[in-house]
Amino acid sequence: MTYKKLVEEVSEMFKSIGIDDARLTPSKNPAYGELTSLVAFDIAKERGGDPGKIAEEIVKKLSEYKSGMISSVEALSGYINFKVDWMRYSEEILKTVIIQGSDYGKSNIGSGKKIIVEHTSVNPNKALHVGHARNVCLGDTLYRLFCFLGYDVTVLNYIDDSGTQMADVILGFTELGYPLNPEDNLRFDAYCGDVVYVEVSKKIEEDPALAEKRKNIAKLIEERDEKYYKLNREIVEKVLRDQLKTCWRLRARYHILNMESDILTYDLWSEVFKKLYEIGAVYKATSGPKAGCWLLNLSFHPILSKEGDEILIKSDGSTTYVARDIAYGAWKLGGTSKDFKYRVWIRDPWGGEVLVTDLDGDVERPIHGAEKVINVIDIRQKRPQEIVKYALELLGLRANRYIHFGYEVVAMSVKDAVKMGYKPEEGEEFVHMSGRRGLYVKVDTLLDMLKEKIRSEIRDKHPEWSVEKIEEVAEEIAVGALRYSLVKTDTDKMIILDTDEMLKLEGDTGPYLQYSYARACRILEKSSLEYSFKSPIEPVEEEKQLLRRIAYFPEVVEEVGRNLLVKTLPNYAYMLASDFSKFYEKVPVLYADNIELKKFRLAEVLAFKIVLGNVLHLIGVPLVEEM
RNA sequence: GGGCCCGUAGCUCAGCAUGGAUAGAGCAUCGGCCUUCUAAGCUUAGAAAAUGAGGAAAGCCGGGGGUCGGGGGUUCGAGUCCCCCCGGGCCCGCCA
Repeated sequence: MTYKKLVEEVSEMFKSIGIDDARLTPSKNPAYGELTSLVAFDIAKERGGDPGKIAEEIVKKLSEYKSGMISSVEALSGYINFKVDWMRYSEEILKTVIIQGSDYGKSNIGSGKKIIVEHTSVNPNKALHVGHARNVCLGDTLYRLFCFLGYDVTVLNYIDDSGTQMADVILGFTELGYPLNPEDNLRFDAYCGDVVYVEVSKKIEEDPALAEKRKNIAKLIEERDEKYYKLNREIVEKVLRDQLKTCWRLRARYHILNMESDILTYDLWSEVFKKLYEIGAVYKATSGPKAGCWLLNLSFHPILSKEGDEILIKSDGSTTYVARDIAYGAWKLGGTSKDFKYRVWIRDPWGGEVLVTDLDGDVERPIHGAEKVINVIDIRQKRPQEIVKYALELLGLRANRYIHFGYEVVAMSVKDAVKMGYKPEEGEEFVHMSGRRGLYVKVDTLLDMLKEKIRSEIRDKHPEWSVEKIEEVAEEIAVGALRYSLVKTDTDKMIILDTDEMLKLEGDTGPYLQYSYARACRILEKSSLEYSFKSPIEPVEEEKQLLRRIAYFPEVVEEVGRNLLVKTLPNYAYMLASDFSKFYEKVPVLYADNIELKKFRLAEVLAFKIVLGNVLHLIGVPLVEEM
């Protein structure tokens, strides 16, 4: 029994008296019971009359159809409140959760359907910063969510291995004398990003001749010049390997790495361009500042048209980012005749194969027929993403499947920026991260800071623990803290990262959730009694609240699957953990008055542990049994 | 100039999509619980015990703290929907 079934049961009661939509919602206050119907207000609006009286009449009729779980129906100023028989309801909830275990909350609404999620897609010339981590954590949560809902999900990571920013670092290696191997044990991705990229960018700004050289290098890479292409590929793969270490550290998984250079060599674009040309969606500018460029005609689009048409092919014949993304998007939606070949490039820590596009690859992995294609890309790319979607629509690809999952960026507190040598303006409240200027907090740096803090806390609490155990748990808590903080905030809101604030691990944080989980584990391991679903007495309010929350979980999961409001999951997890803390404080389990009660409460604790475990799994917060 | 987003307690944010019963958390602050299921531990007074004091939780309870940015409108009912305004942010490149 879940909340959903309770709704079904009450809906049946209403149907038996001729009301199809009873507008049922969870009661706001436990004093009102479990379920509330607002139908009396609807009827009053439709036919006139006093909602209070209408509700009373409905209650009169309903009382003849009492169902098993409902113990009373009452009308109160227009609301129709249903109370449940908690002796039975609690039994049903516990039975359902404990029997289903890690499947509790799963659904089959996605069975047989495919979903593609693209996330991360960080340029392979630097280490990930916290802004990227927001992308990774959101994307990975979507992946986990849709798996949980029964979909067949493929995760893509787009590797832009042929842009200007690659040319920057190549320039550094070939022309400016930066050694290919960093000194002082720097990780290669951090070396490329923190040292080479930042310093080269600075030099290019000062010396226009270098900008010219960079442009030339970019061209050589794109043309697959023997020396430059090879060097580029080598650096890309090296950085990528390191980047993936960070992503894996965050517990994110990938299936396919799409190299942009391969999108070019597979020439997906020319096919797409041909179609756009045939339907008259593109034209070549013959005069004006954009003479010689091919543009996408946006004049029929109500909003996009206001900012003019979009260049797809530059006057030198090369494609723009938007053009390449249209080609990539068409491929994702199954709208290209060609498909990539892959080779197994690496295995992730969980043994999964990670494929990379490869002209001579021996692996095929068709992805066509996806019901949804979700692209996790920060909000600044909203307009280009809308253009891509519009182009896909013009190509007749049912582009409503193409979803830009946008999110606001992560900025730094002025305090943190100043520590990096930034000179703030008067009244400035945050500082945007910038790879080029070296202003950013790397994911690994932040995780290590968190870890250090946690490590010392663990040492105080468990002086007897081995170094390995401390390391392991500290890592899990650090990751939990970061992941939770990055997914709990509304995607429409900027996160201003302040490392001092971040290191506070009390209250509404990942560790709090993990702590609740560990507490439940402690209780359970101290008893070898069987569980009982039946309570010998009416559960107290703290128990009811916990069970109520537990029963609601499947509803939450489905809702997020529908509206993609990811933060609902962490919010739910927090409420659940908070309900458990109150329960823990007020309701003795191991010291319960009698053995039957103890068995029942053990089942409650177990059910809590299962549900919190399930939701933490969805948001990628590691489960910690002891902390 | 055009498009989009944000504005809820001192600070950080839930709640807004699908309008309903007294607007919720966390941090901070003040006060309380307290060895228990997260630990029969520690310091101190005492010869010792009892007891007292201090301190003590990734915990709990309570207090204070709100013109839900402002103004109109729709509605029996608006933090939630509509319009206008104010403040802040982002985007509008032959970069990606």
